[in-house]
Amino acid sequence: MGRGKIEIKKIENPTSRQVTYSKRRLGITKKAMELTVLCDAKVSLIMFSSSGKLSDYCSPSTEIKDVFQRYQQVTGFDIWDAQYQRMQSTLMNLREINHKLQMEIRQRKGENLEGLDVKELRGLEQKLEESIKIVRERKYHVIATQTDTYKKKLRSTREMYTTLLNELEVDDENQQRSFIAEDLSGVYNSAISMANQRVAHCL
Amino acid sequence: MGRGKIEIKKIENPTSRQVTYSKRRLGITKKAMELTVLCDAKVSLIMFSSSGKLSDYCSPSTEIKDVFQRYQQVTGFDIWDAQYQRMQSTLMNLREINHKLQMEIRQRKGENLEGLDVKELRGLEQKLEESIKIVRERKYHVIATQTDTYKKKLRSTREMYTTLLNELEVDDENQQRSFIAEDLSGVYNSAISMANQRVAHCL
DNA sequence: AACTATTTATAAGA
DNA sequence: TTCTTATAAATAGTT
Repeated sequence: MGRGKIEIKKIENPTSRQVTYSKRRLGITKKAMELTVLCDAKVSLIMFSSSGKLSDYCSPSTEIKDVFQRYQQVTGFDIWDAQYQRMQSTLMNLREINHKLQMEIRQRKGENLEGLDVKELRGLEQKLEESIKIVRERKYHVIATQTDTYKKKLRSTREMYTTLLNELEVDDENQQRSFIAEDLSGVYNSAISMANQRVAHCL
Repeated sequence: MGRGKIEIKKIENPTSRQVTYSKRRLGITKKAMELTVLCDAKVSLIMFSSSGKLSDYCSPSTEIKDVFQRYQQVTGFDIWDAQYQRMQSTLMNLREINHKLQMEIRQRKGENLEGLDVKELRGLEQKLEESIKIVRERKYHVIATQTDTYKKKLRSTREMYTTLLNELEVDDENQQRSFIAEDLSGVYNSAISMANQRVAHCL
């Protein structure tokens, strides 16, 4: 359909190949549209020129995506098989691991013990005893550290108090200073009582 | 291009629509092939008739799959976006759950206690104490059940033994029977000793 | 991008 | 569906 008949083989001249591509690309796209409208069909047309440029047509109210989905359904061929299966197996794996963790936690909580025999129960008991031992040790360590901190604070408060008392004795003439000293005495006593309470509470 | 000019709108007569679809389907496929050969292009053409029948053409040495891949690369549009993202988020979710479970189990094992203060440590200790209490109760329950079972077995063995002895007394003339009785006596004694050992071991 | 001679596709009919 | 054929449409080569 042109000035002369042409043989259907690759056009070697790149320029005329490109020109022909442009013309025929429009032609085929028009055909696709006509097919869509006339025959109420769904058409997806994707073209890459020899230079790699993409052109596409897809029936209105349809997306290439839908066409692909449907194509896969009909052909039974899953493009993403490999990728999909890899993810799927990762998911399954994680689920399994989570399940095992859940079971372990439940056992450690004392739930779900029905299936265990005496030997297993003793094993679990021992594991829990070990854990509790570690937690207790840690607790005592933290308490000791805290107590140390309180002792240091107390010491420094007492030193401050003593210093101030000395200053007052040496330089006892101002009523206002005496007033401050009484005030500090109160602070010191309440600090000691608080610290004692705290330590008692922890043990 | 035919006996008469036609308007490009849906052909209402289903039969002629189908006929036109057949003809034009071949026509467009031929065009696609020509485009492929003449212009060294990659073409993918997928058509669904109004009745849902699939036809497709794809350039030789190419697969629809490759065209899809490339289409995605060029458009930057992921066909499987929704599906993929759903899986991705499920995966993330599972990983998070996994992490939390790991943390919980580590704490219950007595690992990773650095971040906890005294109050939290006491809480953990109490939880572990509760768990160990439940495990112990369960253990005693199982032991009690087992002991019961052993007692029943022993009782039934003893009854059997007694019955056999009586039979022997009433009917004592056969040396072979006496031999069997001695044998059973041994079985009975060893059963008692095994049961005692087992109970002792469990407590 | 246009033009147009010619080929090709296809609508209608069988 | 397939064949035929008149005619519309597409396009090769040219400008």
